[in-house]
Amino acid sequence: MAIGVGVMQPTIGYSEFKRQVDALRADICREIYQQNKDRIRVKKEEVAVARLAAIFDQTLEISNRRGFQAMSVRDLSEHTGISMGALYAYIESKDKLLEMILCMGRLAVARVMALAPTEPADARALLRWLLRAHLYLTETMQPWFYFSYMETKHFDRQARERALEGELASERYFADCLRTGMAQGLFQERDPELTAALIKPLLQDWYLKRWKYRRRNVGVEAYGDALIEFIEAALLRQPAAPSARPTPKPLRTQAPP
Amino acid sequence: MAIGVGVMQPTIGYSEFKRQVDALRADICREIYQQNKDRIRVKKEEVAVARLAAIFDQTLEISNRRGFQAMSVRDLSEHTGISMGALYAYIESKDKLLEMILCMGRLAVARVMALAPTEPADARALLRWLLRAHLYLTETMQPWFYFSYMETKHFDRQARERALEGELASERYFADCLRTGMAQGLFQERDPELTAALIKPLLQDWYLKRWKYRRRNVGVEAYGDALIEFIEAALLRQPAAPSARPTPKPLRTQAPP
DNA sequence: TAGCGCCGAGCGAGCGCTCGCTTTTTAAAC
DNA sequence: GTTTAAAAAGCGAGCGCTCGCTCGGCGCTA
Repeated sequence: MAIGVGVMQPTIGYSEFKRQVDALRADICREIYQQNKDRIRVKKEEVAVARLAAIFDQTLEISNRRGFQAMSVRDLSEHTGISMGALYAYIESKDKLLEMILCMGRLAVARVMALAPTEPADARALLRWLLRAHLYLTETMQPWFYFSYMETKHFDRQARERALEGELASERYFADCLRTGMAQGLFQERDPELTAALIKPLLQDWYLKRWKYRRRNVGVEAYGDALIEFIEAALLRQPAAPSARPTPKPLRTQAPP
Repeated sequence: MAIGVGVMQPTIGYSEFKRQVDALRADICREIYQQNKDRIRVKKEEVAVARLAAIFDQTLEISNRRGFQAMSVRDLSEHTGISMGALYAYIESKDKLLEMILCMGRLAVARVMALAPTEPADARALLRWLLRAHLYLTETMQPWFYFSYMETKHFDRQARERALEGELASERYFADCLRTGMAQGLFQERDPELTAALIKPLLQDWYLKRWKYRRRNVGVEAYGDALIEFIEAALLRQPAAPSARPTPKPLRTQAPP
């Protein structure tokens, strides 16, 4: 269950982060399969898990281009190469498919957030860890986060409440961190909830409008740098702070095509 | 065409702003009617304009709850009280309805942005005007902006490109303002495009997650205050700046229910 | 040959949209 | 002011189609 190398370092690079999360994903698909074993008619675990993963991937792919409602099960069948009949041996219904996909993402988020530093040295370091962890997680699982954001209104009541709870929970992480920082005299005094509510959309923009940043050749680490600099400038008492990462890079990390 | 009272003041209150934009909306619906006169089978302008407005409102209402695709024309018929047959005397097709609604919003945005101060005293005042104008406009027309954001992926190519162009154009306003401010020595030196790209989601959050702020009793003016304070803290060279509005208010402007 | 997994034509429901008909409005004739 | 016929606007059952989903038969492996 654990990622393997103990508590994640705040200054960890993205590629290392991605490697670890990718390892998690197979486990999570297997867990989903175990959880729904009674609904899935395919008995061989290896085949079932692999096909489930493909179904999830393709669903996210199609839905994020045209919307989940607009995706017909026939579309999904063609894109996965699994016939209509066989598909329904894995998913039971389109609604249940949605549910499984949401569950997959929630499991991943929970796994990663469990790695948060338990004994924070100071609020600033924790804030940086939170920002990078959120950003990197949403980068590795961008299709899921985009999907979860854009399709919320189509969820049933329970799923909608869970999504809402997730949003508020992640704001609470930031609000708590801000309160600590204010108590430590590091951050300016501001309404911590409202300030946390301002930080959230800055993180979400990364997975909602990736095309915008890709077009400008801004990668995830560069975006993280800019974000941390911007937020710390707004929060810190002393404005002139050292750079957010050990080896500061220019804003455009990738060469233009 | 013009709003009537000349150039809008940067420190204008929301209620005054709303009054002016509401006056615009009737004109805009009339313009849409004139534009599509050949497609609309109803001759009496008064009736047609009023019903078109109702159709647009209900479409936004239903779509923002369940999605435009998921809204059936029968739903719309029931909610507007207009029969299926009569409805198609106004809208020609569901796709054309979408097109008319998008056109309505674009016209409104163009009208309001045309009011931007043409001779900006300094970049800071302009920035404040831009922030408040965006915020207040998206507040008065929240359903349209929410719709436009969430349904973009369902648009045809032309409409998608227009939406994208709108997004980039509004970022350009901010980037230009930031460049001016840096040249004036008011703002810290930063990549103006990337910084503008960070400002945009802060404005969008207001119309995308209104429930979050309503639940916390944060009104649009209070959000504007917090936003301006946060952004100026991040941008200005001198951190200790006077308040953003002539009469600063506490963050929670409305009494809890 | 038993059974697991796969297949795709076909089902009822609901979609966007139409069209023959009714109701309401308008305005000229008295 | 009343009558009346043409014009305008409204109506909703029904059309063709696609949707989510099923089910009886098929092939492959053990």
